[in-house]
Amino acid sequence: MGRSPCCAKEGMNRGAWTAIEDKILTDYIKIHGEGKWRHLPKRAGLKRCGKSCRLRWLNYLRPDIKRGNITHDEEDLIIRLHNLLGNRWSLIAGRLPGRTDNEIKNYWNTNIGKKLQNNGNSKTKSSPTSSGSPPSRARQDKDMDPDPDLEQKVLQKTAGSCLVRTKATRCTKVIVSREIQPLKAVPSVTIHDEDEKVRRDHDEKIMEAPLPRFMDSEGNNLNNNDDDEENNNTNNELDFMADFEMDEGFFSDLLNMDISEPASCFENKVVVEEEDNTNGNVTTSEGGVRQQLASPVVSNDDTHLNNNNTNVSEDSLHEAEDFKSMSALMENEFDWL
DNA sequence: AACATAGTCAACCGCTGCTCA
DNA sequence: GTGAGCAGCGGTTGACTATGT
Repeated sequence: MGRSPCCAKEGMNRGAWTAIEDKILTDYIKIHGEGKWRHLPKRAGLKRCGKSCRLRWLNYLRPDIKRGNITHDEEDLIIRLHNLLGNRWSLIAGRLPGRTDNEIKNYWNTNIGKKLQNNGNSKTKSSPTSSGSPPSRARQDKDMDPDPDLEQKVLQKTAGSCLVRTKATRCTKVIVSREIQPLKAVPSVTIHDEDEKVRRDHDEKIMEAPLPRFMDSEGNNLNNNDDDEENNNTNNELDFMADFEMDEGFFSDLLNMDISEPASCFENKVVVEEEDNTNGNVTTSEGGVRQQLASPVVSNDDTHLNNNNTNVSEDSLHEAEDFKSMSALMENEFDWL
């Protein structure tokens, strides 16, 4: 397409994939799994470069790809995530199950971004249709303009934007305790932008941190991962939200949540510590990132996060401080998720 | 009907960062 | 410490399609 091929080899197919190529690739990956993209074409008998195979699989052939239009809720989430993450399409896609980074990127560029641009122009121009340019197409009206208030939504959600730059991780598994109980208010801490590098480090650390682990009232780890299952079969796992089914209903509920008090999202016995799977012991993670997210053992125990308790240990105070950082993040950004 | 224009989206490119020897 | 190999990411392109004139 106008550029020199990335894998400049004679006889390589380029451009649109054929059904046969799709089938070969799909069959190969079903048998051998993903990865080793460079060697895949040769082994599968495809005249494509590895990159192309990877892209085709990830963006089109993967079985969990979600087809169809972006829903209102997904759009809303995209806007929020973009506000938070910027053009980190893979990150955004990681939080929209079934959607690919390419799809979201295209959607943003052709819909949301454009509308934002138009909104900017509309402040200085009159109606665009009056300028002689053709009106929007019918398909566009049907498919890409599901929310007439989108511009306003975008503007509202991008107000006070604070980008977090991170690496992409899928975030679809969270376990929540059965008994959500109130937590003491955590003082807010503002993240300042004086030093971009420091802020980036901070942001990356937070985003790279593991998802919180949740405990039930007996203190059992409720995280639903394979290791836990293997090592704790007697643990009565909660199916409740074991897997986030991020369908429209989920998004509706999520986005309609009252998140005016973000700290409340960490209410209850939220224990974010790493469990030693070999012996079942819980060990606190080392390193700033994890600690910021994970260190504090937030429980109903008054020894934690009780700033009025003069007997609070130094460690507890430190933990509380760490948790404040998370709280600050949540206060600033929790509305996106 | 034919042409022009604009929108969509799959695919490509080049760069970055990670891993490993 | 460093360089090669590789995977992944974001920006960009262009073929295709829908719509307006």
